[in-house]
Amino acid sequence: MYFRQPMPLRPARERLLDAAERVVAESGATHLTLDNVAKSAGVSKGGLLYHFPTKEALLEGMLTRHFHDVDAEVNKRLARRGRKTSRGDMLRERVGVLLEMHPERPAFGAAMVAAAADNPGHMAMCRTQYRALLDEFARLPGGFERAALVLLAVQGLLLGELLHLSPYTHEERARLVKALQRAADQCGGS
Amino acid sequence: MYFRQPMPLRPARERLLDAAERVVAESGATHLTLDNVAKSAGVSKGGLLYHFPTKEALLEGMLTRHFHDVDAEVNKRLARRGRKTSRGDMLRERVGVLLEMHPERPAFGAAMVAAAADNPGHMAMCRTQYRALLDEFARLPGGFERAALVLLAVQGLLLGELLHLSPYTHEERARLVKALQRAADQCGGS
DNA sequence: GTCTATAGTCCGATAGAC
DNA sequence: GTCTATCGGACTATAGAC
Repeated sequence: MYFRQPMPLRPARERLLDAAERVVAESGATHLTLDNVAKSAGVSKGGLLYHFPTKEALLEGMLTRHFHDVDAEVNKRLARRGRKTSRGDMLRERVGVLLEMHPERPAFGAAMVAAAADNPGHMAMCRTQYRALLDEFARLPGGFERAALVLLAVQGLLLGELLHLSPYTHEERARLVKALQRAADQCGGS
Repeated sequence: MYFRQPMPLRPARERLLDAAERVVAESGATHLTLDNVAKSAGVSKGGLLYHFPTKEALLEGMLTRHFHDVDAEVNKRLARRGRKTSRGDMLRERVGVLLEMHPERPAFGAAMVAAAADNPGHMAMCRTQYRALLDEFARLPGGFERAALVLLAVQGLLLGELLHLSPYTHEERARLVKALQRAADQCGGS
């Protein structure tokens, strides 16, 4: 136990998924190739194919980790607050997670862009997840439209950044994030 | 003159651009290949390469036509109304064009998804265009945030549909479009 | 202006050494 | 569990007939 090698900072599988997101965010979904991912992760192609035997498996791994990470972070924030969580809390924290993760992890969300580019069939899983949230938040006092519009704007900001379409300065982005969080709160209180 | 062949319904160049958008929207940006576009347009690969000598040229053609079509449609609607056009009219009509074009032309906007997937460098042109609109609409009575949030939600709906991420029914979409058009109007009137 | 044929490159995936 | 080497196929692009 004492002289065991230090763990690699991040397991190879995670490093590969990080690299895949990075390639998509920096170079575009067309350049998500096994060679590029392996190179970007500092792993050989054979090493990649041990963890993800096909490109499909890599894409599924990206999507699965994305949704898992979002849910885990939302739940972490909800738990941290203690008390029983209302529907309004759930919307507020989720909006917060989606908007705050991107700056510190610029490739956040790249899994969906990559999946949509490679095989639209994969997006059924995303739509289902999205729909469940929508049905939940539609029951807030603000109703369906208010919640849906907030989610649409959050999605617009995120996808815009992933596609290098976003023209906002850091200051403007911060203002928009605050405005969206306020709007999310108002969905709960009317 | 009398027995001349009927014009093809649409010139080959337009058919090729239509086909390119269709491929991206239906199969994903990864499948935007010269072969697929030529096949989908009913043209040979050599025919495609006469109009667009490289894939880059095809992508630029897609982007150029997209922005031209949007501006042309906005200006057509503004002109139809006669009177001098205010900034508020411009926002309202643009939101209307972006939201109403998609249902009747499902691949509308695919040019941007394709460009972002293939070469993020192309997106500088899109950001510039976006920024110019933003600066214009920020001067509305509602201010920067109101206008930006409306544009973000519009973008979220459009990109969501292009990426097959949108879980909304036709009825729900219609409600959201109406709500967004109302919100756009309120940017002008405060 | 549109076609076929093909050159040269890059892709996903397999096989097998270590 | 990670590596190298390599196959067959798909890709972009060129050359040249019609």
